[in-house]
Amino acid sequence: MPELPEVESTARSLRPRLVGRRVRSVGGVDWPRMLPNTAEDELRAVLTGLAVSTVDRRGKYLLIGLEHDRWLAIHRKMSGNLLLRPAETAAEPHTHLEIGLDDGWLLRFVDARKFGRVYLFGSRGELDAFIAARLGPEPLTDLSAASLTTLLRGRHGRIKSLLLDQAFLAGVGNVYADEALWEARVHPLRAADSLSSREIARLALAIQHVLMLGIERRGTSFSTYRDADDSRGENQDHLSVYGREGQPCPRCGTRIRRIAIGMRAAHFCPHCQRASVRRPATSGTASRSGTARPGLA
DNA sequence: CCACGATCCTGCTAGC
DNA sequence: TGCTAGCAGGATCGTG
Repeated sequence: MPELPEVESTARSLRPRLVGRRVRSVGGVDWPRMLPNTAEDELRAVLTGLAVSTVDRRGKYLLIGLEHDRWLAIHRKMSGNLLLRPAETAAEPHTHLEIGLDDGWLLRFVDARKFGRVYLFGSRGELDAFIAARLGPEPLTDLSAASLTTLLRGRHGRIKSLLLDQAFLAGVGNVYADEALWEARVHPLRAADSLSSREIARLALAIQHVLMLGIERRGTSFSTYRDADDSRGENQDHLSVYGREGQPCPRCGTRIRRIAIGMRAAHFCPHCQRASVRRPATSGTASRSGTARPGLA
């Protein structure tokens, strides 16, 4: 999916186009499960006639605030896109929601894989409770070596898996986790609480750095990700390890390796990112440390 | 509380 | 060329 930089880019491009616009119509819902806490009828009844007051982001959620303290929280998950289109434009395949605006444009939610979700909240308080229940701190504003040290304390799991846990830290996904670990020279299988203070400091900075670069480049676009105006980002042309298995590490030239961690792929440089310590073996025998499993493909 | 595997969906592609 | 197994940027839930 879109990770923090992609959602931030979308929020920035939508903000000037949405704020001040009034909702004229709501429709096109063909997949009820995408509205976990509401339904098309309620969405229409609540939103129609309201003007958009804010467009923001928290973690990977896009937040749209409207008059009367109504809020939409949109998560695109793996394949969702938010597109702004003239109302007369034919709906693209996999359109699951259309919000018509008073300037003749439509905000469309298009999502081939149907993992994306749209939530409706009746107050900022409800939204905040929802967010608080599932998201950790914002990496760009609330992360430092000190706070990361505290967060990692007592966490025995793999650092890569922890970075993907949104309750631990909001907004980092598979691409930026791999990129940050590479920049910080930390092996993805390292036990989170085994990092030295020096490594923690590097990692905190690296997370912020790769996310900021991602935003500057308006996101990483692979096959499906598009911005609201259908444009692609350019960060995919600047990745150091993600998706670069077998290609040289930009820092030392060693071939990038790809392994499986849980059900996700992890890319790293075996020279720059040393495995060293691994977690204490779980009960069984199964996985050994260092020499990781064969990898996915 | 914590760590981890299974699961939800469809499209694309590598490999046979 | 045609089929299909496997993989995709996410997060939740159940289990141990």
